Amino acid sequence: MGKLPQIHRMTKQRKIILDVLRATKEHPTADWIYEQVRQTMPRISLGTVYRNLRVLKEMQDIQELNYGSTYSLYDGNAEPHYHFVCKECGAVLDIDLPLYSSYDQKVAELLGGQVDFHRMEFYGSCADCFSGNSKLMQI
Amino acid sequence: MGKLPQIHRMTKQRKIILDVLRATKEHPTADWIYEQVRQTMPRISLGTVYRNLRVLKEMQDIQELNYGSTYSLYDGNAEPHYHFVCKECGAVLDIDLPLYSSYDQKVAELLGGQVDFHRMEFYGSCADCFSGNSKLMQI
DNA sequence: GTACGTGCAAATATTTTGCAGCAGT
DNA sequence: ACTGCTGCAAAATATTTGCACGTAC
Repeated sequence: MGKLPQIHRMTKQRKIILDVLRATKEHPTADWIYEQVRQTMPRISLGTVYRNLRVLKEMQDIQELNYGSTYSLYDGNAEPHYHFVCKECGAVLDIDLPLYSSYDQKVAELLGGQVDFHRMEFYGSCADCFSGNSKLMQI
Repeated sequence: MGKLPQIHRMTKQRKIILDVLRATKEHPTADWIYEQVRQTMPRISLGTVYRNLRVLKEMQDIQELNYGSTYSLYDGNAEPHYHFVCKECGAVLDIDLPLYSSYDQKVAELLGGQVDFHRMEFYGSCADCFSGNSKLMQI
């Protein structure tokens, strides 16, 4: 007998976590999400947040961004898109430019394997930091 | 008075760590490097390995790859190049294809900031795993 | 000689997990 | 009712750091 595919239940916790993540354009940490969810569900645990973020990622409802810092950031937009990381203030911004999809096929041929998708991150200084307008400098 | 730029000493430890990393085409973890260095310098500490990897990265002698897993991998090749991550066996492979450098300028214009460099990672199945030749399946 | 670097060990930071009871389907 | 899911707390994982001594320059 083949193993049945895992059935995911839409629990209250899972729904609120997804709603919180969908409601922001930022790319928050697990802990920030935890604090947000706690405002409507004070007894939720951080472990539950992490477990749900993993499930939501597996279901391809969200993305996990694990570069640019020592911890993961989460992105409520599951559609493939690029990101920019500011080396000065650490902000992670969405880049709304067309994907460079033709590279996937080239890489697959080069390797003799299969390419499912790719990610691209740009590093530099965001507009505020570049112009000396950063929040830190206004203190 | 302006602060003098930090002077980095080339200690025995730093040199061996760099040599170990330069000698492999793999992308090892800090712990793997630690074990390698211990073979010639048994009393080195893991903290020293981490400190030196950070300095070498700042000096742009090596790269830190902090995506695709919960820990960092280190790359002795400091030249910009793309990587492929196998979702099945976890291997990280270099991709020898030209960089898509023209995007940096586009992103800078879009943001009104400055772009220093970008990274690109492809995800999929490597040749061995794709053809069912993976080491795991041979057990 | 100076101050950066090291070994050691403890601390930190982030994420995962065992378990007993709860709840979605 | 059947399993997946939760809260809690402890554990696991990866990396950083304080300190006294060592060493490259």
